Amino acid sequence: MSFDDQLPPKVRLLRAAAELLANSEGSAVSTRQITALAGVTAPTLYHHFGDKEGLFDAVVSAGFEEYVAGERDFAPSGEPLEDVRRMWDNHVQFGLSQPHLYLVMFGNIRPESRPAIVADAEALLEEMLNKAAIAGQINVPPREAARSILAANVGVTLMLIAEPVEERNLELSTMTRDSMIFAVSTDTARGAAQEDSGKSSVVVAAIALNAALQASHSDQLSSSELKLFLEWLHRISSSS
Amino acid sequence: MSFDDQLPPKVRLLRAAAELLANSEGSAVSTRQITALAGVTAPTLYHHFGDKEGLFDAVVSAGFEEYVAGERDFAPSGEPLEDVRRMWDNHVQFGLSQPHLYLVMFGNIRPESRPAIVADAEALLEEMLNKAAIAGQINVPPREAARSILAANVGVTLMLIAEPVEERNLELSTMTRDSMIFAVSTDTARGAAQEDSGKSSVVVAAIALNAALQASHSDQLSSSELKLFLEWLHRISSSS
DNA sequence: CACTTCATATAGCAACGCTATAGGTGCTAG
DNA sequence: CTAGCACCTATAGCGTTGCTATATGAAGTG
Repeated sequence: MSFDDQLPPKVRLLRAAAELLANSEGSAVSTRQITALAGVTAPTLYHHFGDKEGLFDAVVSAGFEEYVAGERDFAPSGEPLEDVRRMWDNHVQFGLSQPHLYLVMFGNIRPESRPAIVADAEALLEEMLNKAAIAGQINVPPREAARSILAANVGVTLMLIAEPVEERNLELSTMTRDSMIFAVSTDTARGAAQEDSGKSSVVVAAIALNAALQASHSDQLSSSELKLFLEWLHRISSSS
Repeated sequence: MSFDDQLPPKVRLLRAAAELLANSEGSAVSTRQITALAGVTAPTLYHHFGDKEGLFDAVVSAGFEEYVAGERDFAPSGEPLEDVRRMWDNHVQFGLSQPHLYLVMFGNIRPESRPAIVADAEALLEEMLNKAAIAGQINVPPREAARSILAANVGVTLMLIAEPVEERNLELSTMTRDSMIFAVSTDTARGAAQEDSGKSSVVVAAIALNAALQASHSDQLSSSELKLFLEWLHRISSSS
């Protein structure tokens, strides 16, 4: 079950750590597991990497290359904010596909000690947002926007990782993503501001919904469903 | 340096753990430190709390009371979204004032294991957003909005905790906060990125009606009718 | 009193991250 | 060729971690 003995121990350690981080489900990854899989003993690890975190940092560097490659590889679409959207999605995807590695990179939080990779990810985002800024598409300095978006991005990814796989709903990601991007963008084209928002009630809302439904012929319900729905709506809205 | 011997060991353990979590800088908190400070031995801890995490959960419950008290204590301003803003700030403040406790509550992330408190915090937020929905002030279902906002809130707080104290810039928080709230709210000239204005008003109205119905337990429909009605409403409001 | 139940202590296990020390290996200098 | 010198790795074990099998005490109940 050990690794190719041809390779130098340093490489074997890196690969073993990466594999264990990628595959271990739930429980933590110990140095003993790593050294056993790499076919070396403890001092070898500490000789090359100083300590456990040093090894993980090295693994992360490799993983980060992959991450960055993902972030950079798609050709710029000419629409910087669209690229930011894709960077967000790539970030989430990376976190969900390699949760343990992601947790080492972004989830290992202690007071006043910032994972090195955060700064890099921030820089990548900022770079892209800078293009958006040049194009006059954002209304916030790129650096602040990058920090803000990254914080939300990490928060969403961590929350998704913490959820049971079958419950993971990527809509949380897309919704938060679009909220953040929308908020920093200067694109003011937005329809349908609600005028009477002040004192809405069941009745007002029902009336509004009723009118809107009849106007737009929503296709979310079948015609018979819609008929019954509208009847109930009428009962509610005419009740008080 | 031990605790008041009058108190029952269970309480002494809780206080010791809370104190160590609050004061320990950087390093982790061990069961031996806790039991030593509480003046008991290991089995006592495991008898009362099952395991270390059980003890921490209990501490967190107490800390959560404090957190919730902070979240609830300010009188409703009549402006739900303003209250959401204050809940956000209170959340960040709590995290920065008790970083270790916060990290146990929100930062202890492992795949597929969600800290219990997240659901509670989500419910608190959702409750407030429900009021906003009734007032027709948001264009997203309250539950989804709550999850999204909470994810961003946690992400921001974690990022601030990870930063050196002197670099912590609360503007990251306020900016992200306002971005998120702005994006889900309807009351601005800019509003959400809905393409079709007609459909958008359907959505807003449906969300408002849905929230209002659940709040007021309308008796205009029988329970079975209401159930079906709400299901249809959900179908409409969750379609974008 | 006998008996059960709860709560705490003694002692120790297995696993953890890590290291002092020593031995082996391959290189270069004399 | 050999001596010396880095460099690398293994043996063995330290101190600490979370946790527990077992035993003992206290407190209530018949």
